[in-house]
Amino acid sequence: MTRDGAPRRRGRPAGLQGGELLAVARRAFLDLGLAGTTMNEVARRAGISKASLYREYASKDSLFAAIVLDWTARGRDAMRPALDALLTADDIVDGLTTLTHTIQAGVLDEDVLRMRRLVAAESDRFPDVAAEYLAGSWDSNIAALAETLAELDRRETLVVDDPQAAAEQLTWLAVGGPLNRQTLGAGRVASEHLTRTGIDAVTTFLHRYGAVAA
Amino acid sequence: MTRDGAPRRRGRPAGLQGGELLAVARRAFLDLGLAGTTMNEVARRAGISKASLYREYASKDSLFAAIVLDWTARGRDAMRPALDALLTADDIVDGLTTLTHTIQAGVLDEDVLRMRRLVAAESDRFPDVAAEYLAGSWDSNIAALAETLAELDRRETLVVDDPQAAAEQLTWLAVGGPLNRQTLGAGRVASEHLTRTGIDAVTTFLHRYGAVAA
DNA sequence: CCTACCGATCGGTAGG
DNA sequence: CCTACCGATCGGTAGG
Repeated sequence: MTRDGAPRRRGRPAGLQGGELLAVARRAFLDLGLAGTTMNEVARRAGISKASLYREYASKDSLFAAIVLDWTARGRDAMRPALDALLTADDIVDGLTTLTHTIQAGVLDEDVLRMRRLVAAESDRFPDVAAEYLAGSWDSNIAALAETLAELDRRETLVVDDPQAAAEQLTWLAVGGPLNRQTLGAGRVASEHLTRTGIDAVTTFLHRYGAVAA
Repeated sequence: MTRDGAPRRRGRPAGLQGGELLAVARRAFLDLGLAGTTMNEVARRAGISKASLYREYASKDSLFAAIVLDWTARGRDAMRPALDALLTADDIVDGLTTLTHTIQAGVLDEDVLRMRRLVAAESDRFPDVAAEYLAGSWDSNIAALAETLAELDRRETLVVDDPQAAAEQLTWLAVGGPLNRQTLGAGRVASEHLTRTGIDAVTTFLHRYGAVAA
């Protein structure tokens, strides 16, 4: 072992590779933005040379694309446990309220918002990346919610004629306002207001789709 | 007159100033983004020298801030005519449906979306500009809608216990999904789907806030 | 008011 | 000899 915990000089290089390199680069992009992140900085954080970084990713653009696509793949089925919980909830009001809080937490997470802003800002230059992000982060999760609402319709817990539309309505009732505020740089919405927004979303949702009066 | 319609060489400079300069610069930022817009390009489009441009705006950042604040001021009372129309509408369903379409058109306009993306992407570096944008473009318009809903409650056309919450709900039911898609670079949402979303928004809204069954 | 130019910094690549 | 890696520096361009 060299001094100061510096890497050994034998065998495999001590710098980060593969998934670890991607994680470090993601952190840099989230912290510093696309323009603010230099390949030098990514290489520095990963403990490798710029030449090594360029051997893994041919350009800064391809690194950015890889980061977003990796992120999207990880978040694709994020709502699944919460949807299973909704199907086994004793009370539909409680179940939906818990679900809205889960959706809020997922959408309004600080890193989720930063990644979303990056993708949106660069959607002109990276249309395919943005499309994949939209499909993986939003479309697939809302479709899964729609399927769950359809099942609750079959059980006659809810009356949902158009599950896709209902899923979008619940989603936007729960997160539209807070997402807009945080997207535009306002600080985190107070958790009491978030809770209140979630309850209000469920109330309105059940006025339309509830099998019994809410 | 010089050849090719080039500016005269006498009297006031032929280049743009003040509001016209701001409009030209705004167009550049909307077309090319913040990083993509150079001060050389702005000067070129305005027909002035870079030195003249820097005499009006001390930095690229201050030019950006001026553009966003000017834009925000122009859009502050954008919804007023539509809200007045709602108050004089014969039928509340028709009135609200028309309003949702107006909100959609205002929010989903291509330039509005580009400006929004610029502000969101730069909200870390320009927190005050982003806050002013949020206040002028969203808060003031939603507050005006809330006031209108409160008036409709007094008339017993609607039953609105919390006008602010109701205004947010109607807004996000109408534009949440389409705004999300377009923000993330998907093409314009089909107008039939937009219409359908607006009608669906009003239906859900009236299930909760309608004085009579919708 | 403009041309010319600067100090700084970037993404990307060379030699060893 | 090869693979993996690094110090140094390139061409080109940004704001000012």
